[in-house]
Amino acid sequence: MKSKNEIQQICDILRKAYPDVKTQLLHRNPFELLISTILSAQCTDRQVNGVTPALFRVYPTPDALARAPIKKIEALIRPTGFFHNKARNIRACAAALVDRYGGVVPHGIEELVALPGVGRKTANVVRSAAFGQAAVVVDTHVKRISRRLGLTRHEDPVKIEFDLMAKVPEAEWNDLGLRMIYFGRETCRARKPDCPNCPLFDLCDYPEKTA
DNA sequence: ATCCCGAGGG
DNA sequence: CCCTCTGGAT
Repeated sequence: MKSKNEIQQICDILRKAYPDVKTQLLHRNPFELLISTILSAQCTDRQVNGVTPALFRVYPTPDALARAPIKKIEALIRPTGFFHNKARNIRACAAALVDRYGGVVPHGIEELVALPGVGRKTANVVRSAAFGQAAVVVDTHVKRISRRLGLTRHEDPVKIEFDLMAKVPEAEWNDLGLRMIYFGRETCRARKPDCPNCPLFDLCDYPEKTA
């Protein structure tokens, strides 16, 4: 396991590598961030960024999206994959925003997770990136990295989330998950981790790491 | 040809 | 727990 000092070093190195992860997201309004986060499941940023400008031009508000024909939504988001599920989910999500919250994205984890298409990962991205709340985002990148680094032994994402909150200083929570996601895509990849170029190599417990 | 890996549903 | 949904990367 990791000492307090090692954990702080990990946070510092990740901050240096990904200084502005959140500012890229903060300029978006919460509705757009929520919908684009739902769309980002299982696909690259490029795929999502390719469809969201047109999507939000045509359907700029929860009310507009809630009334959209499902086929129109599907046509707009097709390149992101799983487009049947995602189209149904984002429309139902928009409708729930209108019905339950007057078209305003709620701040609470319980309210967010209760929205169609929104799980804990998406909810925590919105909480941390749109509302600046202290939340640790845990997706499979974070899970994999946390286990490789030796920050947790858990497998369950919720246990990992609480484990990280217990070990990492609260000031770091908000950016940690987002930074790990970028780090996980570029360096600490699932299939072929780029250990030779990894800034965390010396702090990592991953047994199969390659020099 | 197989893996990626979020959310919902069985 | 298990499976399914899609396009892209490898």
